[in-house]
Amino acid sequence: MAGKDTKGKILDSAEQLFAEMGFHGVSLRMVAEAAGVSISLVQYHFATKEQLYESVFERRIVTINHDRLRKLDQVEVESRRLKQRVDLEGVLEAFVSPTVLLARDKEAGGAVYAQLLAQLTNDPQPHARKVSRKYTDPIARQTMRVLHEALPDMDDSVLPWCYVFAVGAMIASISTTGRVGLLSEGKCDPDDVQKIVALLVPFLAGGFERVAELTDHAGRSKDEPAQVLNSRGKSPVTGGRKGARGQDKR
Amino acid sequence: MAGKDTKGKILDSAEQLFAEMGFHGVSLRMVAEAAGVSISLVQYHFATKEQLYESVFERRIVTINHDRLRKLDQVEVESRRLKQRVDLEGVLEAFVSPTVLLARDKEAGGAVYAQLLAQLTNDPQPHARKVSRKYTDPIARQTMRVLHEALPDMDDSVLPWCYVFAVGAMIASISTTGRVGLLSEGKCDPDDVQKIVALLVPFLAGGFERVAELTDHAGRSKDEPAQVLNSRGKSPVTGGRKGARGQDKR
DNA sequence: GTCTATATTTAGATAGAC
DNA sequence: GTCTATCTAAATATAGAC
Repeated sequence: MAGKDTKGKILDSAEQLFAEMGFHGVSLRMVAEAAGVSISLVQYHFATKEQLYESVFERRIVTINHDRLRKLDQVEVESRRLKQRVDLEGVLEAFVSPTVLLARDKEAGGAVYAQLLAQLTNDPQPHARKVSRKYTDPIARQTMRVLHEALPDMDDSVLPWCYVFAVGAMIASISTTGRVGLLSEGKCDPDDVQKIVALLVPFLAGGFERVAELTDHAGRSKDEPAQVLNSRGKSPVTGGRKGARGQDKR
Repeated sequence: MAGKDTKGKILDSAEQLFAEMGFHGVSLRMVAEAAGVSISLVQYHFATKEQLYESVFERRIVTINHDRLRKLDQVEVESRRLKQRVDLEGVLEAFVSPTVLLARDKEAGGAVYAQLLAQLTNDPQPHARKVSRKYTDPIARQTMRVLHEALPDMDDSVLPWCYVFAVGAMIASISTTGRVGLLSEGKCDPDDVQKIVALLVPFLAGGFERVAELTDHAGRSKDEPAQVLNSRGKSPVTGGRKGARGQDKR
């Protein structure tokens, strides 16, 4: 009967420790001690360290992925109802807000999960790539599909890059390094989720639209990508840029 | 005389291994074996694992930081010469291109360094925060200072957030997870640095400018931030948004 | 399900020879 | 500067008692 939520306690401890120190930084001993059980019990329930790591993700990700898919659906339904193109900020809000809001939900253990996710995103190791492919790639594909509906002229070779930029920005916004507080000398509160969402959504929208402006050309053949995107010896950005709006007084 | 570049060989091996497996994933034994020396020699030269980790960064970062500062200076000098506001895309290009270009410079070991940097960025552990504070914070402050010259009306509590978004996007663009290739089904080449820069710079510029449009209001008192940025119960983004350009045909 | 005990490997660090 | 040898602690994993 004590076995009721022993697995849950082990997962809690493991999640906390993996988030703080990464996969290799954590030993099963630490997990066992933090959970108040023996090492062998951890191995009894999860067999290996890798499987424990994966289980930690699985528990949280089902909820958050459900949230994200539901919000994405709403955006699509709304656009059909209004017979309008899918709203870019709507998609981006559906993309960022479930994760960002959870990331600072202390009760739900969100801060800890956020840090796990932050590690996962840029980690090339097999244990991390495996989890990423299994749990985050399906959402990524769905999100990109809806983004394509919001920006139908954006090229297939451009949208994935923008998506990657967006994921990177979102992850950075919820990472618990405390850097934004340090760099802003206290003027930015890393825990103000409403502000994060309120800045991140327009930031990303502005980014997507600017790139779309650069690469879409009404009537241009799909087979003839804009020259600015081809690799050349010289940086394609410094020469002949379009959006140098910062120069003139707005 | 054999001691000539033994330190260099050790650093090369350590860099490679730290990039692949992270700080805790690497043992001094692995480093020693990869470098073809004994463990004690590694400890003779670098004393502790943490110091070795720091030395790995130090070697690369002096060059790249010099590059970045020089480019930032150029942007400022150019703006004074033209008696114009600092160019936003110029700052962003100075911000991203040294890192992105190095990140795919195989001869200079850039790919490896890029992965190290990607880990560092979102890692809350002491060994990582220490390196970040020591080597990347000074550049961050300088970059933000010049960004402020490009966007003088952007609030002090907003610009650091946008900077963090930008760092996250850049790091994601050079991370060696291969995800962009996977998600684009081969349509995006993770090694096409020219394209990365050509997309990332306008993406970030569009983001900064969109946020600036939202938060700057000519003549508005600095003490009275725009309401959209205050925390409220409801998402401040979904209601009353400004930039829903995706809706109407452009 | 949960534990103790233990086997085996590997970790970071030091001492001292050359 | 570079090595071998060795120390002590800690890792994962297994066997078997309760």
